[in-house]
Amino acid sequence: MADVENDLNELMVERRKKLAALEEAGVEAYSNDFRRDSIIEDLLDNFEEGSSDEEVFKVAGRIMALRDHGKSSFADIADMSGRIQVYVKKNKIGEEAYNLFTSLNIGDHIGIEGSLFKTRSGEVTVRVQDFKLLSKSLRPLPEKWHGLKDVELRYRQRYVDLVVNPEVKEKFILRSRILHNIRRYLEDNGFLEVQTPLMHPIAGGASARPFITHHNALDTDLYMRIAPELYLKRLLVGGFEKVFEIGKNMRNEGLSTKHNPEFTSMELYEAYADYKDMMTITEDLIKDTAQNVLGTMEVEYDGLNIDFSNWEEMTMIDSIKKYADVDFSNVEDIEEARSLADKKGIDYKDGMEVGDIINEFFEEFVEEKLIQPTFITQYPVEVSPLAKRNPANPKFTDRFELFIAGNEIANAFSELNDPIDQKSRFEAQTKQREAGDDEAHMMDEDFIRALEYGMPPAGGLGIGIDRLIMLLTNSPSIREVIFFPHLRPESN
RNA sequence: GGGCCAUUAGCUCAGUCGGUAGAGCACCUGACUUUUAAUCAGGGUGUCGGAGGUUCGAAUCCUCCAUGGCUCACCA
Repeated sequence: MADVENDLNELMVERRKKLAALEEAGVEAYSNDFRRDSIIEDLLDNFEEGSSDEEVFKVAGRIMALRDHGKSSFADIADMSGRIQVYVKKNKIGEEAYNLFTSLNIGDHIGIEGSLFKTRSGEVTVRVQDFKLLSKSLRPLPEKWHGLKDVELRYRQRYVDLVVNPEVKEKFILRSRILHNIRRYLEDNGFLEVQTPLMHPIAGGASARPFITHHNALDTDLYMRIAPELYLKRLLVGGFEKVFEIGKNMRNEGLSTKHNPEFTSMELYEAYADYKDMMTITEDLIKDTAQNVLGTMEVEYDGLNIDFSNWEEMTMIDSIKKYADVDFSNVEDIEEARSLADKKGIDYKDGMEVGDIINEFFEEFVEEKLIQPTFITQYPVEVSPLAKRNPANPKFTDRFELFIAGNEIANAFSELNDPIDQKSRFEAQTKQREAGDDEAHMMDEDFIRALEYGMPPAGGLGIGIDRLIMLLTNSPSIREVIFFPHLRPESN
């Protein structure tokens, strides 16, 4: 951080002078003995014409505007619930208190005691009988009607963004409501919320590069979790049949409008269920959340109209047929797949199998076209190391991903519970790792051991919570739905 | 990591052809007892992101660097 003393501009010097003057006058600038009995929203909602001066309320908040009229003054104060005007008269509160009031700045927190009335223009206003400075602000807030626009400042100093840009606060309140609704929905449906480790001796459950940290006492490196999947499945082994976890995952990858190094996911597992059941839950959960939180099944996202009442389903092979006009349904050997890739200008690496190339086609030609909610099913086994094979076609898995507005929102499958198959999948991944793919899975012996004890057949589902919230709040950047998105460290 | 763009007062932004740095808000002083983007009179508070260079002279032109945005690559 820059040296604070060198950072002082004239406005800040001015406020420090005021603070010193307050101390001189024996006024505590950061007192904490004021207790409110009302919040602003209630005052506004419950105002009745003809309120008398005897009905006195105590509210507190931050000064957002000041209008000094000489022997009387108006101010707007804001608390979490809203914003209200207050009116101070010199001959009502006395000269000394009045002078203190007019020396306040925008940004200061005050507590106010007073009665309600309506001004000529009809605004419900607190007639101040007494007030108290609760916190002196030493930095000026941004401009009152343009707010704070500079995106870098908005993210680095989110506290300021939240003070001056009401729509930002609204968005984060929506985020909380969405999360609350998801929890409520899952609990109503018999799922138990659990918490599993964030620090893993082996990073698993996803294809991603992990962050590495170190435990001093044990002198061991640990990985920050990239997914909770393998721990939640251990709980299935242990007899927890319907569980979910909402929490952070950390992946050591690039940043973008759709990627933050730490992000929130919801994963759930249900014993004696399969990917089809997960599809039902996914659709129902998202519909329920849209309806309960937004009150509508139709949202606008980045200029697109998304309709949650209309869901499509298609296999990956069919989607490639539709959008790339390439038919992989009878492609068996790698040479044939490569020649199709060459024809369409798709790059592939040496170690890639047929399924990897099919996946490349999907990502290149299909993903961005999937605007309305669409389940893509039957993923190649090569790109699905934790999913159960489709009984009729073992090169593919009973898996789906949900795409909306071209973004992957959810990923689910019938969980692989055959320990022998799981072990060989890990071995295939290990081979890729050794070949230089540092995002391939690591061998997790303990997870295999758990499967060997017997895991019930199950369906598992992961939802990218930040991505879902982006969609439901019309936020084209993930940074708009994360309070403190990752940025390069501030330097002098 | 590549390409494009941006960076000027605390904030939001102007700044012409290279010729002494501007506005609104905020802030300070004064006037004003129902204003509300209060109003009126006065006050400019600056390392023009940083470092070099070209030039008699650089916010402006050139190079490098920093940070951010968009985008591509990467990444589920």
